[in-house]
Amino acid sequence: MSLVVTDTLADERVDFTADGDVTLYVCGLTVSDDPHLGHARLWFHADVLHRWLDHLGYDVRHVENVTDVNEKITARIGERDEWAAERDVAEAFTATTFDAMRGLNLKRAEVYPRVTEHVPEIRDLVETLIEKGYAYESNGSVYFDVTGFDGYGKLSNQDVEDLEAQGEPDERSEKRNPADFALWKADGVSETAAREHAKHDHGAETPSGETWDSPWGEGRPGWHVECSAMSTTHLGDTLDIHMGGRDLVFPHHENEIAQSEAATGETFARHWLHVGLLAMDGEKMSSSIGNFWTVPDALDELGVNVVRTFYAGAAYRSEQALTEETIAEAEERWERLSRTYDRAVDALDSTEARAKATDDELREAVATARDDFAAAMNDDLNLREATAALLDLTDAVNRHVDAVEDGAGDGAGADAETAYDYRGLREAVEAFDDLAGGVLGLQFESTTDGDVDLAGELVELVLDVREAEREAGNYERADELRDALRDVGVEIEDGPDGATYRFE
RNA sequence: GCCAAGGUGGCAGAGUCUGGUCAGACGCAGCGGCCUGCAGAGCCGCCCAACGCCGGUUCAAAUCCGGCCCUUGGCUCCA
Repeated sequence: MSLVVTDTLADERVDFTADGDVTLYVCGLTVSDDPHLGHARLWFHADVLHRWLDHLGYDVRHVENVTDVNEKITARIGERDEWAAERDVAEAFTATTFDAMRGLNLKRAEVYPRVTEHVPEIRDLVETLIEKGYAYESNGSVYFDVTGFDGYGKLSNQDVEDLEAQGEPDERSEKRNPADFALWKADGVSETAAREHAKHDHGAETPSGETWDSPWGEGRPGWHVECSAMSTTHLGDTLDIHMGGRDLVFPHHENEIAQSEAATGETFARHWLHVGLLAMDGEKMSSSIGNFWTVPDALDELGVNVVRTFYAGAAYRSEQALTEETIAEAEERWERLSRTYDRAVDALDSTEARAKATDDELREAVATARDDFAAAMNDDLNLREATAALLDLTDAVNRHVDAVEDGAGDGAGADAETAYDYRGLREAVEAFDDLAGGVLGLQFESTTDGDVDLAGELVELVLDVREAEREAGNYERADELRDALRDVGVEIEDGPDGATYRFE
C-alpha cells in the first residue's frame, strides 16, 4: 500500500514514490505580523505529511522559508521604538512565528532559510536567467519574460494571452509584457507601496527598507525569486514535494516553476500539494481582511491538542470552516480521545489487569484501527478518516473497561469480564501513542489520579472530604465541592471505585 | 472577463480517482434508555433524514459525460 496524493500540476491523484530520501519544501511566512490559524493550517498539514513520511520509513528533508524582506515589513518600521529598520521588525515576527510553531508541536524543519541571508544566490539566479534570455533589465529592475518560457501557466492552467498585468501600476510601463513579473526591483520600497501597507503614520519620511548592491544597481529581490533560490540552495534543482496554500498557486508557484525550470532545465517539483484555505464566516481568514485568530491566542484559549484535532477534522486539500461549532466539535473529539487514553492507562496500571486475560474483540479492534488509520493516511492523507479509526478504537477500549468495571461492581454477571486484558490494553495505548501521538502530533499527558504532584494531592484531599459528605448523605455539600473543583479546572467523575479526576 | 476548487443530513465532513458492496463514514448538536443520590463520562438505541439544477451514457450514477445556477479562492500583498 503506497501513499497517494492529489497533485495540482498533474491535476489528479498520483502515487507518491521516492527512493529513501524525500525533499519537502513548504512556502513559509512573510514575517510582518503574528501568524494566524490560516497559516497554521498549512504548517499542520505539512507537519503531518512529514510525520507520515517518517512513519513510512522515508528520510525527510524538510525546508521552510522565512520571507523577511517585504513592503509589509517595512511599513511597520517605527511602530515601536525598537523597530528602527526592516530587520528589527522581521526579527520580532520571526521570533513570534517560531514560538507559535513550537506551541503547535510541529516537527522542526531541517532549515528555515531567510531571504536576507540568500541575496547572493538570488542575484546569481537572476543573472543566469538574463544570460539564458528569459529575463531582461529595465530601469534598474529585472523582469521575467513570461512569453519566453513555454510552460508558463501549466500549474494554474492560465493562458498567457488571458492574463492581466502582474505587479504594481508604476512598474508596468517598464515591462515588455504586462504579465511579466519582477525578479529584482530597483531601489527601495516605493512610497506608494509603503503607504498602502502602513498601519500608522510615518510622517514626512516613508521607510523604504533595506537594499542590496547588484549588477543592475541598488535594489531588492522580487517575491517569487526567493523561493526558487532558497529551495534550490538547500534541496537541489528538483524537489520531491512542494507545498503551500491554495492561494499561492497563481502567480507565486507558477512563477517559481518558470524561474527555476528556465534556469536549471530540470523539473522544479515532482509533486505540488496545495492546502485549502481556512474560512471564517464563509470568507478566507486573512490578515488584510482582519477576520483572523492568531496562533498564540488560539493556543492560549484552546490548547494545542484541540487546535490540531480541529485541523485533523478536514482533508488538507479541502476548504475548512472555522466556527464556534466546528471548534466545539474538535474539543469534544479531543476530549474523547484523551479521556479514553487516560482510562486505558489507568486500567493497564491497575491490579485488575492480568496477563492471562484476553479480549479478542479489543485485540481485533486495535489491529483494525491500525489498518484503517494507515489506509486513510495513504489515501491522500484523509485525516478525518484516520481520526475516525482512532475514535472507533476508543469505542472498543471503553466497552472493554466498562465490561470489567460492571463485572467487578456487581459480583460478575454471567458474561461480564472479571479482569482487564493487559496485552490488549497495552496494544491499544501503543496505537494511540504511535498514531494519535506520533503521526497526528497530539500530546497525551497523564492528568489522572496517578499524579503525585501537589495539585493532585490537594485534589485527593478535597475528594476525601467530598466522599465523606456523600456517605453522610450531604449531597448538596458534595455537589458544591464538585462545582468548586470544576471552576478551577478539575473535572470529577464518580465511578464504582470512587471518584476520579482530570485536569482540563 | 479568465483560471481554479467546491455545492452531500440541523451542523460539520468523508465517500467521487477505480459506477454496484454507498446513500446513511467518524463526529458535533438533539432525543430516549442503561448506569448514577444527582451530574458527568461511558455504553446501547433513535434522530424514519441529504448527494445544487437539467439532460445524457449505463442493467446500474453522489461517482462518468454535457449544459446551467450558486459559493469560495486566484488574476494586487497572501498559507
